[in-house]
Amino acid sequence: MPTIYDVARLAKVSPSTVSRVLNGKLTVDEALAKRVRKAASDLDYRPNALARSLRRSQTNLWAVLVSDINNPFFTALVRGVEDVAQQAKYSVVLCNSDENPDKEADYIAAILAEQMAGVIISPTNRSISSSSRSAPMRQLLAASVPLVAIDRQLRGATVDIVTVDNTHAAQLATDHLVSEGFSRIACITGPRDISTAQQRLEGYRRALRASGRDVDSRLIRYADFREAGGHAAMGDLLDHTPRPDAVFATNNLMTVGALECLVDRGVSIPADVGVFGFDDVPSATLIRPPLSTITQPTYDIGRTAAELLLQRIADPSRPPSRAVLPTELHVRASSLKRRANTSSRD
Amino acid sequence: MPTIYDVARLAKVSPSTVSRVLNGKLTVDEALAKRVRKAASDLDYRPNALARSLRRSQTNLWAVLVSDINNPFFTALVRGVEDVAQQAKYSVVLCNSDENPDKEADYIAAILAEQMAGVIISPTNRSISSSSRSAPMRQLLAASVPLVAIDRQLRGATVDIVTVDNTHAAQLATDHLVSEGFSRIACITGPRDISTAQQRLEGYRRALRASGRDVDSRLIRYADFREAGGHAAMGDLLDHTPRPDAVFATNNLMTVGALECLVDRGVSIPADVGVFGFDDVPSATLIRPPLSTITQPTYDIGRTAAELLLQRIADPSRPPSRAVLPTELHVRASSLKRRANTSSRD
DNA sequence: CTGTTAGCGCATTCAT
DNA sequence: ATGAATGCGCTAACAG
Repeated sequence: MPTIYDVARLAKVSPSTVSRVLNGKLTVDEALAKRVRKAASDLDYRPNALARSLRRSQTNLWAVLVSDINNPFFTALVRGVEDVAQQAKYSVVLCNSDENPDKEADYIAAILAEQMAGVIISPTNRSISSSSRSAPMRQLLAASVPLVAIDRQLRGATVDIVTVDNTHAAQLATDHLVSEGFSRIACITGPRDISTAQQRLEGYRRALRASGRDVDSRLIRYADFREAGGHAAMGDLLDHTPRPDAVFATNNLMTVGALECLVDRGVSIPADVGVFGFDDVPSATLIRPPLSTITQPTYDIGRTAAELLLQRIADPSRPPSRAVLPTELHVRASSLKRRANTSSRD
Repeated sequence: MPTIYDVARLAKVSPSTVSRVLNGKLTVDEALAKRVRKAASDLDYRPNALARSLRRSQTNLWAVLVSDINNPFFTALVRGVEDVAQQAKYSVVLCNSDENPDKEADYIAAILAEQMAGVIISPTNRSISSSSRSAPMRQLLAASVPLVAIDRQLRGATVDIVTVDNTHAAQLATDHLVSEGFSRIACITGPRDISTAQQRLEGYRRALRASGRDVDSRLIRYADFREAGGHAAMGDLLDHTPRPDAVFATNNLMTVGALECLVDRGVSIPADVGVFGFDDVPSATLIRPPLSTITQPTYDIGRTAAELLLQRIADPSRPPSRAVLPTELHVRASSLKRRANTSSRD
């Protein structure tokens, strides 16, 4: 691989001049600049990002560290991030913590070691409360690496964040189930330590209380935000008293799992059990009955996170901001008790 | 951030000794080694990967560069790669070329600039034939960065590759449609320049020929391996003569698109049009009728690719090898003409 | 406007 | 077995 010195020699200038030209400094005579560009092109020169980064102590890589790479919600985000990043000359790489704090810690260590320029993260949220002094998340914050949280709160730190109004959205969905006349509405939510799971559960609770009902804890299950977890939780609900006549699942994968369980057991939707899901579900339009869902603006979440990251990089001292994006409620047949026979779609 | 010098000073040894200890050289006195480890821990020292990589001209990052991050086939792969990588102390980052040669080129440039230790790629295949002398793919090969292709052939170069027997699998699927008595079997395949699309189409052709039929090019569509493409292709097929009574779609997303089109138009499956898909389809078990598919061992594809990469890194001169993994044929109701009324599932 | 010099943090010679 | 010196490729002071 040719270096800046090879280019300099060929162009008969000094290495610094080459560096200036290649970094777009305007202070170089056009004749020299042209020679440098020609030489670089002739040698097929590519800057060594490692050397540059070591010198500047900063790369042009962003990491998007998500908690489940197999969840389309997270991969859909990435497009939005990429579009903004590309404009600003950053490359974005995706890392998968798999809801596993150890894997998350490993990736954060790598992000730190590689001096990446910014991080967009949906945290597992056990990292920061870890007692280990060298907890990588702690270091990430200490090193003030530009950081934006998505989807969930980062516990123990105030950072830029982009989410939706989970409580409100969940409340609307549950309101709908209530107004449809379902009386034993269950909720399958995510891990207790994840804000998203808490807030969506809280919305469910509020809706029930607002309608003058008790919240029956026997109708609540904490699962893992995955398909298998949703499946198991649904099975467990069906096996116990009171038997739910509707279920609100707080993410896409658990919704799919719950649906599979219902189908496996021959439970009719929505006649026996109404279903409302959170997030878009893959191949949603092919599922019968059509599924009622709350959807999030995934692309915009990615875009917004990237824009916040850019602002944070530009001004590290600016106060952390929170972007709350709108959700959409899509009522379809799976939650329509009273009109269960019409096969409405939107 | 503390450096190796800070650790050295605290441990009252030389920087080289610190380096040796931290890199597990056995030639250091245990007493000194202990002091060094204590000092490093006390200072919360983390090696600067940039400096190390610059020195060794090599990082411990692998890139997985896929052509569509929203295709679960590719994200499912990543798990397999990660598991192998972690064992070998590599971190893996995922990049998305989006079937766009320009984006692919940008990422390859970044991979080169960051001196990543290895690459697993599903190439867009326009990069290498690009006329530009500085085509990054060309450089990637020239720089002999350890490289493994997945899913598709890398045109113009012989590299390690892991795939399935696409031709054979497609032939089996089409054979099945033939034996079910479908007579106007269409094929929706991917871009012409992608080997996977070519091979799956070839398998379709062979099956038709083997059954003594002509291959009617009016029943073939080249789409983009995406949902929208599959949808459009299906619509186009339905709008022209001869009207197909079955369709074989050569990947998961196009299968979903085709199904959506059929549902939109009220075409009954499989009574009016039988459907056979390639790859697992998201939420497949919820789709009615159950979908016949050929499935690939995604996790193993990832694992195998990672293992080949490891071997390539260990011995750059070893001849390129090709791993061909087995597919599975799952016949379900969507392709059963003769028994269209039974709602069999497996 | 351009060239010379120095140093980012580390691993690796080479001495001892 | 350990330490001193060197340079990976680049950018940024500083001179000129």
